[in-house]
Amino acid sequence: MAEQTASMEDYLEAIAVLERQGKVARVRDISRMLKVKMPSVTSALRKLSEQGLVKHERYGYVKLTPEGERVASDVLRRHEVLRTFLVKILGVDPEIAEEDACRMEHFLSPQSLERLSKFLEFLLGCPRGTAHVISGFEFYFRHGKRPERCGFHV
Amino acid sequence: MAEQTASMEDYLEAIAVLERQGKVARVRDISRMLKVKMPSVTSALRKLSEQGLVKHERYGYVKLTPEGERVASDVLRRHEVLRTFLVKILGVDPEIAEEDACRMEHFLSPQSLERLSKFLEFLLGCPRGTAHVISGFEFYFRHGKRPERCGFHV
DNA sequence: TTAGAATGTTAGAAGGTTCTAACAAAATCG
DNA sequence: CGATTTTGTTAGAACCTTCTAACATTCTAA
Repeated sequence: MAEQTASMEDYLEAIAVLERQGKVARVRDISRMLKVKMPSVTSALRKLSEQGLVKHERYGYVKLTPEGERVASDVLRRHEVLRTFLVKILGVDPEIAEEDACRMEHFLSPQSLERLSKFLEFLLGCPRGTAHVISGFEFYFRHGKRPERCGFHV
Repeated sequence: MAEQTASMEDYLEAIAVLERQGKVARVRDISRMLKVKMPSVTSALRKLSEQGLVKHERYGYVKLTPEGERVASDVLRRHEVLRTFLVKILGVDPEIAEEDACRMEHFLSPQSLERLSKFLEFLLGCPRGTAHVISGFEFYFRHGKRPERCGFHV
């Protein structure tokens, strides 16, 4: 399967998001979602069609092929892991986290993705234990020092 | 000050790294560091010169202006924070972390940068406390479960 | 000192992405 | 139905980055 550019990944991702919303993806929708003009979408769809990643009939609907769906899912996973880390661990504003995830998602290696994903699991998955880390960090970020009686500070 | 493209940030960063190594930056050095051909460097330097970010005399040396230095320092900071997070917290292989940092550094917002930076400070700055988080995660990543007697697990 | 090597530049091509302008098809609604 | 709006396409320009080929300058060492 051919490696995609950041731009092509964006188109695949947008189509996948629309499909997940139950909508049928159309040029206009993709154009709005990515904030590009319609001819840019048409042009991208032609390339993705040639690679067998989308089905697109003239003046008609757009659908991911199974292969396109696979690529899009990959991108979405990277997006979600990054966004979740930024919001839930670092406490970044959701809108900013979303934008950052949108741009960084194209450049996260498989290894870093796996580790970051496990890190989230580790920190978010154990209410009584590692949750302290997150609230501890929130305190640290706000007050510039570690909480006094948090279990980390002896 | 004009926003730079990822590519221009790379050139500024490379020059800054060379300068910090005590070397005087030359076209050949930059070209090798960024794995591009020399004409690409010459072309980039012309643009950066026009913006007043570098000084470059024909067939001569390359130097960052104070403004160029400021931009480069910004990029380097993002690079370092990302790299450190990947290596020291997530345990990503140094070479992969370096590559990921190189590519993601152009897309990290100021807010996420500040939070990530503080997060590192929080986790790396307290040997007796938060260090448990890192070793705890390492254990979790390797064995798929939390360590039994680590203070997090009740 | 001077030939050859290394370094640097220019010019122009190529690939990628996006845009505007103009045209074509489809959908909507009076 | 038929006019108007919306949607979609084509063609071609623009911008960005990188490359190759050719030429220019500088360095180096015999």
